[in-house]
Amino acid sequence: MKGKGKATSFDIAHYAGVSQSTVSRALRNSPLVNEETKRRVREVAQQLNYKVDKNASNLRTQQSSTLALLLFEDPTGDDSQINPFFLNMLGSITRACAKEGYDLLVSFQSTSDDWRAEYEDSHRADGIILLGYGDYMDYKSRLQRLLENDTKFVCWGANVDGRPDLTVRCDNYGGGKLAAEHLVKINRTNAVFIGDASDHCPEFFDRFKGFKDGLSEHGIVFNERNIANAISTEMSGYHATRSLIANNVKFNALFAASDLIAIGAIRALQEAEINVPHQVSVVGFDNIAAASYVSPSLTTVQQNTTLAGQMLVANLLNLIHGEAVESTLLPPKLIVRQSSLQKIG
Amino acid sequence: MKGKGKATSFDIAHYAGVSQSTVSRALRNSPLVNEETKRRVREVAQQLNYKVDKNASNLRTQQSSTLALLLFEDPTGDDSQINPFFLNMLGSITRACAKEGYDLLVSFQSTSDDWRAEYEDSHRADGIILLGYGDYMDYKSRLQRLLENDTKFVCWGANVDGRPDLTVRCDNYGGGKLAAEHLVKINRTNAVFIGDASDHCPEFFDRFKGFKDGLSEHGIVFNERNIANAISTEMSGYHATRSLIANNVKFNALFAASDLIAIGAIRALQEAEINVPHQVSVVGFDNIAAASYVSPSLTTVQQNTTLAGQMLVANLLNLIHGEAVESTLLPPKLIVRQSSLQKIG
DNA sequence: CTGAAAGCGCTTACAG
DNA sequence: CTGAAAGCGCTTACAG
Repeated sequence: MKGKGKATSFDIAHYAGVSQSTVSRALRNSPLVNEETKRRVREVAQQLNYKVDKNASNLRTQQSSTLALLLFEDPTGDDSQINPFFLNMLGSITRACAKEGYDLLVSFQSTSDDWRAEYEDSHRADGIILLGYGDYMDYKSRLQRLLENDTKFVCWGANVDGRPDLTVRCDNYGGGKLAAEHLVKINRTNAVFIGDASDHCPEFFDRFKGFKDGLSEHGIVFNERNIANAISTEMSGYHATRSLIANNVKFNALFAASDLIAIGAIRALQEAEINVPHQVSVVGFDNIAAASYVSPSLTTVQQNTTLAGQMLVANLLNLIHGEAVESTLLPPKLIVRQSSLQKIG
Repeated sequence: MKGKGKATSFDIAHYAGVSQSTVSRALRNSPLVNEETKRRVREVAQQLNYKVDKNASNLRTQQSSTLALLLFEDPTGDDSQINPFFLNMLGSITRACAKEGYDLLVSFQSTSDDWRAEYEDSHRADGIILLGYGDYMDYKSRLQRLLENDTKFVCWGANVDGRPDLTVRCDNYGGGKLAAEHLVKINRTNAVFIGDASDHCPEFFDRFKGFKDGLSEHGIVFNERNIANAISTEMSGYHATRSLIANNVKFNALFAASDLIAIGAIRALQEAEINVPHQVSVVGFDNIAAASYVSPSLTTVQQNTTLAGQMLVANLLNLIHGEAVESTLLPPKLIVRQSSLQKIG
């Protein structure tokens, strides 16, 4: 049935009694080929377990049918603990690629590395999807370089200067507002913010700005001193909250820039015997799986990772095919759970 | 500096004043090439931002420098909620591949699909890593088929009949024993098991058997009726535990086949106002990130995903290179947290 | 140490 | 509708 090496289109041609060119056409479903011929070719191909050699066809057509996913990690992160939010994104991107008939090459890169790998990937893939966390300032210059090299890419979250069409992101500002409005509604407005409210982390900054504006629309002024810096880990959220408590800051609401931070914050509050939600209402951001597991379960602003993955892939493919791509903003959604519950009134 | 299309080895040859063959040799660091010539070639290559075309070199050498990762998912699972344990594995496999200079192609596949995709992947990659959850019985025949096709692959967890060298797994039996010994030590031996104790899920079954034997070595007989079936989700663990409570089963210890199950179990217990750990000690399996976030934090048997990823990749590469591969069993490790605490005595 | 040439397995004008 | 032929960009015997 099958020789030592893999079957080639010449083998199929031989058994089907046609030329190799016809085999190639038949398998690509060219309208030029007679239906009956196609049928015969396909049958033989299946019997010989033949599959088109991707390297050969890619070389010939000068494309790869492959997208690359580059995950930038914060170098401080533990080796095996990747932010679950990005892992979810990875899942949905993988699915979206498969649906479009593209392979997905995955690589991780520390933000401190030189950016050689991106460039290499640009030769193996038709385009790149960038998922980054960590400091945006490090990140920014590399985006610029990718642009100069005319590489096709789309970014999650981060803005590419002058090219908003290359970004897919959640409406972080709007999400921050949702959080604020929720807290206003349950009458918890003496709030603190845990996260990074600076240019170094534009996503967190937008969440913060939306939050602040959301409060101010209801006449509540956010006290800028009520910010504690944190990166997106449980540990960091824990320590930031502890320091707030240690500094004797008083508050009845806590908005965390991410769920991981919020989960760490709840731990710090509970350790200090501050009851959540009775004394402090906590709202996170992302809606990772753990948000519903922790106790009290976490009220949070959901980012739709399934849709995000689809949009990232769709936009990148449009870009590759030279079609117009628009800036994509995904709507966030408030998920109310127990960490913010309070009887109204 | 750079023309429209990408630079080829002929361009480098032109600028470096050597033949294209020499460029190829120099870039592959062949000992045949003069050091000075190498230096010059490399310099030009870098200036032109040249990278070897993978499709061409793979086609020529008849290999791909690519491994494929196939994630089998239980079709019941929610679209975007992949078991975090496997996501961690994915992370470590990606890193291990990168370290060995291999690319990683990732694909997901529902266990209910026909297995066409595996086979296709076998044409694009030098080998396949299989990560599966869901029902092993569905899974088994496909492994057999891969074997028949002489595909190079390694499996996480699942046994390949007659080829133990193709499996990398955690010592699930030993892990179950660790759980039992811990509960014996804290004097909590009236235990229930939540998970699937059947051939359909050999990993869970091994955990169960180790657990049972661990108890019996201390003269404690596990009551076989104290098993509640569950698949590896929080929901399933929750429902299984609820039914146990509803059936009025009395117990002071609970061993869950996975952390997700354990987390669901804790929720069910807390809902029924059964205190963890004071009335029931809970032990999970995996040590996913959430295990340390939930409250009480979860005592669990850790699987070393970093090592697992490395071994999976290392074994697969050995297999591809025709070297001897041994069956690999990774040692589990007990992580004691608050869900099982009890004053001894 | 270096170069000229063959060939990996396809796709696609070109010619019928 | 079909076939013969060129060529994608490499790697590697072969010859010097």
